[in-house]
Amino acid sequence: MADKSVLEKAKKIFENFLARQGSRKTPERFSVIDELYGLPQDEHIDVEGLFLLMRNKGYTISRATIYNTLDLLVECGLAVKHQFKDKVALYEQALTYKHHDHHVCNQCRKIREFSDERINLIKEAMGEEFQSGITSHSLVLYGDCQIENCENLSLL
Amino acid sequence: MADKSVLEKAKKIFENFLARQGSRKTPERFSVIDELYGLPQDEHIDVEGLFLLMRNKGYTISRATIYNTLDLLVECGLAVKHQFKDKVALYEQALTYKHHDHHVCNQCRKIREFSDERINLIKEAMGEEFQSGITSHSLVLYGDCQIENCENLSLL
DNA sequence: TTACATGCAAACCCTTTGCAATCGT
DNA sequence: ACGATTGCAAAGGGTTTGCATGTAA
Repeated sequence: MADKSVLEKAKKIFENFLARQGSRKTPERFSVIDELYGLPQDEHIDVEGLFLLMRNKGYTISRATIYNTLDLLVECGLAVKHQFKDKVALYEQALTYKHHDHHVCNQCRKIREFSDERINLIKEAMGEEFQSGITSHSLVLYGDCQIENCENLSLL
Repeated sequence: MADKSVLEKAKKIFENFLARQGSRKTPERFSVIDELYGLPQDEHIDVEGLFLLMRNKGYTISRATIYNTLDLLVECGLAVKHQFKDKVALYEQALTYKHHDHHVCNQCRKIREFSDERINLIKEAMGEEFQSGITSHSLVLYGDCQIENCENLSLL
């Protein structure tokens, strides 16, 4: 879970972002940021998960609003959206985000993060080769992890 | 478009694969391989595209059969399935496939292929770190390409 | 006050599934 | 002939959209 100052900082950024484009500061929008940043820093959650989590906590919020808000958070850099091989999109907080990539277990779907500088060398080289301003990338390694009972778990 | 011997080889592999698991050699299955391998070697096509292409050529084939057959082709290594940021899955022939990764333009969605050995170093390092047998990976670079009128094209 | 945001449910889109008809073997 | 495969259309599942209601400014 992100410490308090991170959450506060995120809210500030969000406020500025909303103000800049003349969007409203609704309680729903801030509740989403509260809950996303209330998760462990490296947790990946999908819309349905966030919806259930929030409903269970007593919020009255709709899926549609969560979708909308997450889009906004991605837009202003406060959330990152991932699409692994599964059909649901997963989100994670992005404020204290150091770019990292992911390893996903073929069986249990457990997600682990890593960071390897060499990806940047590839991006530089290809940006040049393709005369393209590379804006982002997605790197996912799939493998069979060694976790006990891996094949019987479904951690996603 | 793959040269004739490649197509023949692919069909042989497919025949053996089907025989090995006691599946039938239906004309539909072979028509899918014909058409997939009739495309330029690096072309990415989705199910709907293949369906329309084949219908226009006079085949009577259903989407369901195309989905089924592509699954089989992926299973026996004759096709590769890609899921970029878009929601449709794209397929390409895989017989003459040297593993490569992709650059996708943020605007025009044009796909270009590249190969950079450094990805293997990353896979080795992470396989060790995570005690995981890495079986595959997906690397996609997103950028703004310099193609004339890029923003007005929709090449996907 | 008034336009934007919300909640709900219906619509969407790609993919999967169920089933009767067909066709390899 | 038998059972796998096909085509079709309906169902599924995640996401998006339309619209009446609510609400920030």
